[in-house]
Amino acid sequence: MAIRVFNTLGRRLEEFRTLEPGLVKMYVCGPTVQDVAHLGHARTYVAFDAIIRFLEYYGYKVYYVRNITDVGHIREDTLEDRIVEGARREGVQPMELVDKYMFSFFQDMDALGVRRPNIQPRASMHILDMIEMIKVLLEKGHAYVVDGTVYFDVSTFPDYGKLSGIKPEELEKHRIEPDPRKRNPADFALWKKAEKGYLLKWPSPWGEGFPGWHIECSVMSMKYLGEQLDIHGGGQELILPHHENEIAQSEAYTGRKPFVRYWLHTGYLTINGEKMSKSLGNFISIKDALKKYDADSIRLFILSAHYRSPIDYSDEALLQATQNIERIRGALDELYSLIQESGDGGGGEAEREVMDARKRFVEAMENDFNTPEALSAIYSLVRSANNYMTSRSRHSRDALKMYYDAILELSRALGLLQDYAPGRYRVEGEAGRILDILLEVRGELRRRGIYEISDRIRSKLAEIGIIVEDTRTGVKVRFRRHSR
RNA sequence: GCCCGGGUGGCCGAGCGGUUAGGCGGCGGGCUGCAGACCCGCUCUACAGGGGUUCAAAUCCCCUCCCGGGCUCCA
Repeated sequence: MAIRVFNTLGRRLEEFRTLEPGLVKMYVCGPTVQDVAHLGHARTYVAFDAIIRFLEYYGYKVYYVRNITDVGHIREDTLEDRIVEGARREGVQPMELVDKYMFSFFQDMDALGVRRPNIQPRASMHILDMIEMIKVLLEKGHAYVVDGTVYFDVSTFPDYGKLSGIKPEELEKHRIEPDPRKRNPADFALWKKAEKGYLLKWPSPWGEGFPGWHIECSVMSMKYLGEQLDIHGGGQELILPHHENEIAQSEAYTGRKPFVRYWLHTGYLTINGEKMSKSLGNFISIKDALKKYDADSIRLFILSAHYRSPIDYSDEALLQATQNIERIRGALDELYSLIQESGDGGGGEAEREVMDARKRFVEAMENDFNTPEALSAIYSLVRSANNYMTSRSRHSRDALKMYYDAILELSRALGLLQDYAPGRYRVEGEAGRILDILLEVRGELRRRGIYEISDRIRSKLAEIGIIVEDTRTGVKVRFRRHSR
């Protein structure tokens, strides 16, 4: 079997084959660092993170580049760079704003357990490369200059529209009046002339200005990955115009097709059924979400839907994800403590169940990274393990270990439970020692049958988010992160 | 207006021509001092509506309705 991926280019499932055996060259469009990252970013980057982790689990080496857009992303309505706009909003220098939100983004990605890219190139550090590429496009007749601004000439690229399915003439419908000096309404800026006093600008053969938005991704992906890439990803909203334009300028520049073998796009995230936007007041940052739910809950929520499907963020959905991740953790905890006191014996049933689950997991992921299906393989393993533990009085260490290892292995192949460490509970410092004393006293009360007081301790602790459970292998403590 | 996606049982969410998805919830039972966790069983006559193709359709075709998105900044 092999991996099959849904390629936006052609809109069909294709067998995944890399340019170089064993190596995946991958580029995902990063954020424009103008503000704090939101759940939409989380959705896209976590989804791609699971894909990357699975590819690595599958045996590929993945060379991953994700850019930082810190210049050139212009609003078509106000014709203003979003970085400049944000800088004015906060009363700081543009590059001050960029630093602030770029590092904030890095923090968020780390907090979500997203594997760091091999390179995170910044647009502003590649201006010279962009100028070189634009020069070549002009030489080859694919671009023209109008008063200090350079446009890509779409009419010289017959393939224009192959990704999004749009025809250049369909782009004639505009809500915003295009520059009348453009030859074709679909033509897009490679370089833009800067007005006097503009903060983000660089010298160029066409005068002072700044790059268009799309050119950065062509330049940076080709610089670090070569003229052809295996995977290029991003959110669905980038298909047109961003990725369409990237294809046009890249293939016109190199003369090689395809620029990208597989285009992958993630679906949207809505909040309680509505599109997330600042104007609707339902904008949720990654930092805010992490205050309420832990990273594994958020990741499980995202992976519970296929990466191309739309997902809706709601407290109910996150609560369900939290329950599910706790179910997996609970089984691991239980397995771990039983392993310590179990005897010899073969794997038995466990061996076959683990093999089955692993097979189902891999097949699900091979099928366009079907994470919901892959998760169900993990759940069935959890159920089998729990069943094994509750249905008999003696356990084989081998069987327990097989379950334990497989559950953790498959979870981590999706990036789940990266920080998981078995153990009853861990509370740092004095609070932890006080909790120990409290639980010891409670245990003694229970032994003496003074349940009224032992139960009161339990319910009081529950009120502050410490869940105490009495299991066959001892007292178990869980913590409830989310506020109710 | 044009172009993409979608509409699956109480909820979330796979499946995309014939075999149980899975999870959550609910009900019953087991375990437990109780609770929780966990296990077992059950539950829900599922596939937006209407036509058609087929031996067979949630899955393919046509029409209609509804939702989201792109053509404008967005992951």
